[in-house]
Amino acid sequence: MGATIKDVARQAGVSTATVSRVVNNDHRISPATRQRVLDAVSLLNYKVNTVARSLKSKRTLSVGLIAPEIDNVFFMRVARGVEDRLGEEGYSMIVVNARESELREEAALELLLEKQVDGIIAIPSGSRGDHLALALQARVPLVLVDRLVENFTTDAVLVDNREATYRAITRLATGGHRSFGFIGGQPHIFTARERYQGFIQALRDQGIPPREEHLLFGDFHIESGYHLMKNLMEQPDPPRTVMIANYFMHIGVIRYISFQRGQIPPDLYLAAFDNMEFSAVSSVPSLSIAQPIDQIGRHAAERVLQRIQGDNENWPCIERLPTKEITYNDQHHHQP
Amino acid sequence: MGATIKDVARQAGVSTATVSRVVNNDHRISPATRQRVLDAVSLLNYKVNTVARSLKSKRTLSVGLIAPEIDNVFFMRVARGVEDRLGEEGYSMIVVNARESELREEAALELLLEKQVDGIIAIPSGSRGDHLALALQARVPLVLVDRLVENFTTDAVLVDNREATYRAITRLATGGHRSFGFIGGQPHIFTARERYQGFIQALRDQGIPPREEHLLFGDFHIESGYHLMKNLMEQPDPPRTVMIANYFMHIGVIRYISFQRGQIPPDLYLAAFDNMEFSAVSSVPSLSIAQPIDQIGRHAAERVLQRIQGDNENWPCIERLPTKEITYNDQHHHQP
DNA sequence: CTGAAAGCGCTTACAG
DNA sequence: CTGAAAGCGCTTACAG
Repeated sequence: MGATIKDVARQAGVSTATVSRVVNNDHRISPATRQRVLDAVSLLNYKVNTVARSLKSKRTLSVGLIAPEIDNVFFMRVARGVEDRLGEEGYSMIVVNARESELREEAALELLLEKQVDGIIAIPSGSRGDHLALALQARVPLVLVDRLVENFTTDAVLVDNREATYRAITRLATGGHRSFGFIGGQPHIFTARERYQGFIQALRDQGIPPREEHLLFGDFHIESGYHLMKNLMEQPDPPRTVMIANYFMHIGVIRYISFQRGQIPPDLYLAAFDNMEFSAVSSVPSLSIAQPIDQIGRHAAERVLQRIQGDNENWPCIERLPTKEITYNDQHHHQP
Repeated sequence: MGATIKDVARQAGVSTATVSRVVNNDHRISPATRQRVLDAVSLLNYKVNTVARSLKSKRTLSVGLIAPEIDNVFFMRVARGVEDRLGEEGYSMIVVNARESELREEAALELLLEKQVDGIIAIPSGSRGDHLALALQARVPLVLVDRLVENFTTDAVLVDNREATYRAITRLATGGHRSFGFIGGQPHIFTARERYQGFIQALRDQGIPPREEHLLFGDFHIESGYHLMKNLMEQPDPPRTVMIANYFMHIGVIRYISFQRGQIPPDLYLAAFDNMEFSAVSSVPSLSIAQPIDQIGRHAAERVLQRIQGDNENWPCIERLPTKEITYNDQHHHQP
């Protein structure tokens, strides 16, 4: 079906080398020849076969993106930033879902390496990274996003979860908040751990003793947020300020509040990691720690492109992007 | 760096043909030879180069996915379904963001064709489809998702927006609802049009005259939902039942309600297209029309795989998947 | 400025 | 059961 470079060469009465040069914008080609080739190209509706090109050139202009979940706001914003930046340089993005499994993550890595991707960006599924070394062995640059892993180091782009949480809690404490609860994730998850550490440290430094029964840990999903909030609010002396360590648990909390309106302390205040569409919806005053998600994606792409270019300066580079605190205190402020 | 089939052949003392056969699980290979090859493979850590393989075999085992927006829950769920099903058959997915532009959509299509993808799945960005014919000309199967386009027909997987809306509104009307408002999208968008038609037709058939000032149209984004709901609710005689034509406008509506609680008619009822994480949050009783989004993605993948297999039976096949109505009336029911 | 030719790493019909 | 060889569609040093 598709015309090949040979067909174009025949049609234009030149060699395939010449056609290749025209297609690749080689300068030293006479205008006349160039035009004849171009005519043949459009006559035959020729499109370059990048598979053949890649075999020769050893570059596929494609980058793999591995994530623990792909139907997830955080992930898709990262993906968007990645695709944006890659697209600007003519690269495309192959997305693989590791479904929270290190095993599948490894399989994904192998698949991508067989596909000869020029680079890989991964949001790690687990806390270990031994298997990720595969990429580097194959000399394919690998950039981590959102989480760091044990036993393996490479470039990474993320935020300082600990510091961001620390700052937010400190700010609230100095602003008069004294009774804190925490709805967190499992400690084997990197971000869950960092956020908890920041929280606890802030309380310590502010001289506020954490109360055991106010520190609850779930699984970063909606239901978990709902139930832990229920647990907190049904205690005889519930915390007045609740820090929620991720967006999905935050949704669960908002859900709980929207149903229990009557039984909620009137001075309840929420602080939550991540700022998404729904962070503004809660009718309870709140503070969100916003990650620059698009930027995380773009920076990761930038980094992988740099390494693909062969620039290995200051590898491994762990880049921590700044977060922002967004407050929803006055209802008239967050009308769109 | 990477060992090639030649290296393996040399190491094992066989021809490259034999190595290829072992790697591809050709049956007629003696166990002894097979073992020697396998040993060489693992010794050299050999991985097949699929670029070379594809050049020979004319198949890349990859499918392109083009969408008007990739940081969007609906899209990502489709993508998830697609990736799931493709993965089962050893195919991978290249994602391209058309950013709501037909021009970029066409560029994306060309890019994917140059990459020699075996098939393409697209959520169209615009209402016209002339440029999509490119794929079919190149004999690459193309499956549409969510929307149909003008001037171009091919396989598609979507829901019956008109019918689903019609049924929901009819059900509410026969249940006693009499005062309907509508928050819709622009009529040039396929889904916006179908949903509006279903709504109007249902009112007609129920003998409820639609009131002009209760029919508002926005742009399918959050802010738009907020403002149109504000407009409706500030009218002297606001509608008691509001149908919202997409999820993002629904979020805007929920936001408005959560801030204006006092000024909302106590008998307000919402009906909305799509059922997502937040559909359950509203404290107003509501009905969601749920699309089987994962299934849409899986079916689209299934269809494109079928066409890749060369099975062209009953092309073009427009598959309309069933929707479900989900009601959130009793607060105790939607506790997770 | 242009072409002949080698070669990228595989697969596969053909022959034995 | 195994190998020699052609060829997939390009690019690119080399020569002119």
